[in-house]
Amino acid sequence: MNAEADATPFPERRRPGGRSARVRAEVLAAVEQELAEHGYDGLTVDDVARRSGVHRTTIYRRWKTVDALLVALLEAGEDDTWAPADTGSLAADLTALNRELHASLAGTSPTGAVIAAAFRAPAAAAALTRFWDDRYQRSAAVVTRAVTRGEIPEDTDPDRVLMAATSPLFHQLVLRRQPMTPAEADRWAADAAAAAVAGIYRA
Amino acid sequence: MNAEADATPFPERRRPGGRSARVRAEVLAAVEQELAEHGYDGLTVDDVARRSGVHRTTIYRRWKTVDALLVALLEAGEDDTWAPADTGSLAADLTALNRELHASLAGTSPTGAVIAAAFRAPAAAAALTRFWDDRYQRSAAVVTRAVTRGEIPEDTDPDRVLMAATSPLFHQLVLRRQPMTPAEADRWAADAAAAAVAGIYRA
DNA sequence: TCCTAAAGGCGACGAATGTTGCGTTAAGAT
DNA sequence: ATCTTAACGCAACATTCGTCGCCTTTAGGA
Repeated sequence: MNAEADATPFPERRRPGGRSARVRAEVLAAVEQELAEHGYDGLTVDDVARRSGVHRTTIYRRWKTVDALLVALLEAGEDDTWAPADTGSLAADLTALNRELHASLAGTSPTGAVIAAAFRAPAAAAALTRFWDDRYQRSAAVVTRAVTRGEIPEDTDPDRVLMAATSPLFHQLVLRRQPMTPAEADRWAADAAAAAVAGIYRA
Repeated sequence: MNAEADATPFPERRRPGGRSARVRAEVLAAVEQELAEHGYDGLTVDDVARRSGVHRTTIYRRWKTVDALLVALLEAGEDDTWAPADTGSLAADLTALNRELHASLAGTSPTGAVIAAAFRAPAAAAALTRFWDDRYQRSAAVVTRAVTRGEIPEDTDPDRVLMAATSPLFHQLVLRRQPMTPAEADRWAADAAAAAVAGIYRA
């Protein structure tokens, strides 16, 4: 989540210039830090204002709610160039996906805190959902490549393969909030690949 | 979630009697109704007090927070006699599990509202986690029965089978908040059973 | 350079949310 | 029947949260 570099300037021709952009960056950086330190429960507009040096009123006017702050932070961190790794085998591709996901969900990094918080704020949850949808769509390439290579049946359903590999990670790390070793994440990738090879996810 | 019948009386020998128990039942019932009507965001102590006829101060003193109200509601609804269906085949057993889970997670019933709310309140989330842990432990019988019948390999890992069947439901219905048809839930059960038969979840 | 208006800063206000002290009610014991 | 005290009701108070009116700053154009 790179809050300093704002990839999306203002669409309207208002005042994209110096102060507004600086205020925006400082506020989002403060949100990220507050989130990492105190979690979602300790995230208050007052604290963000104090840390960023921006007045409360300004934050309320520009973002309205704490939710919206999270949405902005999520959108600022989006990466339009992301693509799944291409290793040459379905199992290895899925393993790479799961390791990346595991690092995001299990880590105590700011990213992890943002993700954890987003599940508790309706608007932020919607933004995060769009993010995951995009990732899944891009990741479908992993399955179609495996089909092209002849690794798995032609009528394999990409969504089910990806879901089989990744949903246990979400379930255990996000919902049940229990730890998971990288080895376990790898195993879910391996299981999904093996099941796909066995033709279990055929349409 | 049956809030009227309180299965857990006070452990200390204080005053388990008439008024306290009645107050508790009325408050929990009010929480359940408020939750079903306005959702978690609209759940406020004041409204619960008005609906239940119990004074705000009393609620604050006995439960402290809105979170604790949810925890109490969850604990009041626990069913110690629950057991997974025993149909005679792994696929059918898993299907029964997934249908029950689907009804709980997808339904607009009070139960569904309580579950949805619990994911946004830390303490309630912990209580709900304990609930699911218990369910998974009981459900492992489904897999061990299949082993006994010779349906699947002896060294099949029950947890992985159950996780494969159920985690896609949580992922889609709770995290991504997207709809799922009962047929899709059935298919995840079928996929997990097929993979188990294929020996994919061997230790 | 000067002008305009959008954006930010400031303090005060109002509403909602919790807290506290004290009087009242009633459960359970004698 | 009477007594004791835990639990509840009540009202006033404190705090936090979000909003509003007004003034100041500054980006961007003439």
